[in-house]
Amino acid sequence: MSVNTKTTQNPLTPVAQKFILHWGEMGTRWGINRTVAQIHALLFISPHPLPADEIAETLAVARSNVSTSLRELQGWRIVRVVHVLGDRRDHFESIKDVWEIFRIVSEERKRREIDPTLRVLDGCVQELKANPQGDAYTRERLTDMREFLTAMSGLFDEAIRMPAGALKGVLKLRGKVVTMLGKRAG
Amino acid sequence: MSVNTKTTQNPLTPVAQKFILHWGEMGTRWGINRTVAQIHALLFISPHPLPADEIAETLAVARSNVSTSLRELQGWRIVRVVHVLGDRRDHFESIKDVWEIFRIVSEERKRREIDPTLRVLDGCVQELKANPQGDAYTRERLTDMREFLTAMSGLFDEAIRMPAGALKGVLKLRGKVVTMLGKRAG
DNA sequence: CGGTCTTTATAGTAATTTCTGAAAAGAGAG
DNA sequence: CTCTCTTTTCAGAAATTACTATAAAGACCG
Repeated sequence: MSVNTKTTQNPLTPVAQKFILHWGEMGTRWGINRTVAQIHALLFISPHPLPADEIAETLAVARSNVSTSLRELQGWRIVRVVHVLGDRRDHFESIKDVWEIFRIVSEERKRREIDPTLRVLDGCVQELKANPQGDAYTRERLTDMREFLTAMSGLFDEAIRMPAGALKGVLKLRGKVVTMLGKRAG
Repeated sequence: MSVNTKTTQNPLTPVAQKFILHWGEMGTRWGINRTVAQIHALLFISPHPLPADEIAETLAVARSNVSTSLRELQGWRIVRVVHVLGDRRDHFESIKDVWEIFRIVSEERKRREIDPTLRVLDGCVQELKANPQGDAYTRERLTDMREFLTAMSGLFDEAIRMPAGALKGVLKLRGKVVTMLGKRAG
């Protein structure tokens, strides 16, 4: 039998609250549901994996809402289930390495948004090539956009393939590196 | 007196339609209002600046909605007003250089979202330093996150300062460059 | 099995966001 | 100043998105 007091009271510290609320707002600005982002923030700063009911209680949202949101976070691959001895409930933890989170979310957004957009652009450019309906201009613009997104896509691919440690190294070097390259390329 | 036929019929080609609709969807995924994104797409592929009524008619949305959306696009600094001889109406055009659009939007998102988040994180870390409420762990996580966003912020600053041509050069070189740096830093 | 604990699905409700129509405000032209 | 054309504002309507409560499903134990 379990010896856990299933209903751990866990009120947020003012700092935790501030961070979680802000993170929720930022989520909405980037197309992420507020509650989803808040749960992620909570798990990110939590030293232990948390069960869904505790998350619901802490953030004052319905248990079912937490369930759905956790599923979404798992879809983004930045939260996973773990189990705790003597407790039947699922517990959830976030990836803790910010560089790794960035890497994974980048990969996911590329897959979900950039790649499909490239496919649409390819389709558009093809169609315009096949029967130029008089809009050479549109074709030029769409080709530019495709070129841009292809470059971005390649950049993401590179970043995605790197281990988080290397990514961190590269991005923190940027001052010197990018400036230097900028001079070379400009 | 103007000789313009103020109500130019301008139905979208299938390709234009496909692109505009997709761009609208992508907008919503990144926290941009669908109509705002559609208007941007329309202006982006339009060879001429367009007046608000024509945009409204083409996209089948209310004139007032177009007005608001154009204002927002101007807020993002990727659309501007121009005037056409013999026409009292404002006409609008998008920046056409995709690299420049990227540069400007990056700058704006940094200013609106990353910088404020850094301020919040600074505040949080300060408070935790002042009175460590037992959560050394939270402090560690927030410090990591701050470090990450600071690096990103710096990266954006570099990109923002570059002329679009240089930015294009740097990003298209990425294959070799990033790989090389990755090896060095990893 | 039956019983208990937990998670998931979903239909309806609530909240938020987006959009519209109408009216006000602004901007020349004469 | 007045008339006309254009843009902006804004209150309410519509649409979408998010959330909750409840019920069903799943998992484990004895």
